[in-house]
Amino acid sequence: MKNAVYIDILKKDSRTRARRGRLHTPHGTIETPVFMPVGTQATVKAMRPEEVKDMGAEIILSNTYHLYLRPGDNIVKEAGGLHKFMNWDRAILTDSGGFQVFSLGKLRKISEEGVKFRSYLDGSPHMLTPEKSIEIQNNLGADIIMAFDECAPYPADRNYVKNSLERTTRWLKRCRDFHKDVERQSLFGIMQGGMYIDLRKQSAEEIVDLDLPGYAIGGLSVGEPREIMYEVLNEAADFLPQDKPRYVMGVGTPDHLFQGVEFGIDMFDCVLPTRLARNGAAMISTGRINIKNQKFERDFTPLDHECDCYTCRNYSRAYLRHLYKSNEILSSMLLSEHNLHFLVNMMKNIRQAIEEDRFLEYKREFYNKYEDYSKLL
RNA sequence: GUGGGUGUCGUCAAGUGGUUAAGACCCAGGGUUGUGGCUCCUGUAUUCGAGAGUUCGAAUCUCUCCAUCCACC
Repeated sequence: MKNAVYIDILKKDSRTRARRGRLHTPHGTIETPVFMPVGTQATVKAMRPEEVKDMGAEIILSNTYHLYLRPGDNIVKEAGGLHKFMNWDRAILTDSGGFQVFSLGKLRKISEEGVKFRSYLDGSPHMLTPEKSIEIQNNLGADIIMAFDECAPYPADRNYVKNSLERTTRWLKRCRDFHKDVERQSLFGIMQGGMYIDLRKQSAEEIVDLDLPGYAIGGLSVGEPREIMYEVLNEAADFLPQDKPRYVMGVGTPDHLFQGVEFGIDMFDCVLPTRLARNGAAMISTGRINIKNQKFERDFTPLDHECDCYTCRNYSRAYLRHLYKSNEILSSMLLSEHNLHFLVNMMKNIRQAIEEDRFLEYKREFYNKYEDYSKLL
């Protein structure tokens, strides 16, 4: 029996744990390390699939929780699966709904069985269990499906985190037992353990034991200081197997991506680039800028001089500011395209740097230009 | 020219004698990390068309002027 998804490691950096690989899925090969754009509701907001494809994205993320509530996973299945429904023929990863359990806070109740919650759409009561999450994800048909986990908040006391992680392991076993067609979709396990290194180790040992096709590190970037996140990520990455893809969930600032790659992470996803775009912020090679600022009123130069994306090739900062201030839809489209391109391209450069064994040089080069992070060196 | 109305932040406006003049929009700045986000937070009138007066105290009352709107000549 062959797993739907597996990774080939092509090259390892000689001075760090950074690795360059190739992730094989039923919907194509993905060059790693990779940044995955997020398309929660079966669409990368403000983007047409062709545009996402053209900028070089090979895999996107979508969401169990949202698609279950609307339009309903049965409808997606009837449409012929998520790929066909949304006109995206490359790889897809679906999140399990575990994170929504965490982020929807007040509307939920967690038990051993699963999570009771109320729909954010109409208040109707629902129950998400490991089995239900997998059933939904089977209907959606993504290449990679995620375990139904519990993401502990920050800060959280040790006892809570330990109980939570152990329950996540028990839930993972139920996910694995329920998921049958492993040649069509691969189930990834998720490590928890909060900011406690020994609990991270415990969680890793428990889930690695199940020999799944891939593993994620969850529960990071939930409000903890940057240094703590780095420290936990640094240690946690080493607890995962070398020959399986490693995925850090929900991380998306350039420094986090560099740091993750350096620690041996292969996959990342984040809403940040598209959300920032819709709110008028752009990620560019010199740092982050707010296109709504008055100083761009008469700035007729492109967003980023070093960028060759569609937006930067054709439009000025002044025009983008005008679109944002005028509340025009094109503002979200153009800025989303740029921000996504920025991260996807950055990962492409990282991959090339690893191949040429100059990852650290590229990192330094990038940080030196990026004003927010250059001071970290 | 006559009669009447109106003049409070860039705009639309609350407020009709009592301490530091609502709110909305606009504007300015900031936030955003497995998306409940075309969103959220913060800031911006020592001043109420101008001047004088009444009063312990006025955006609120009186007078003059100015501006503007509506009727009628």
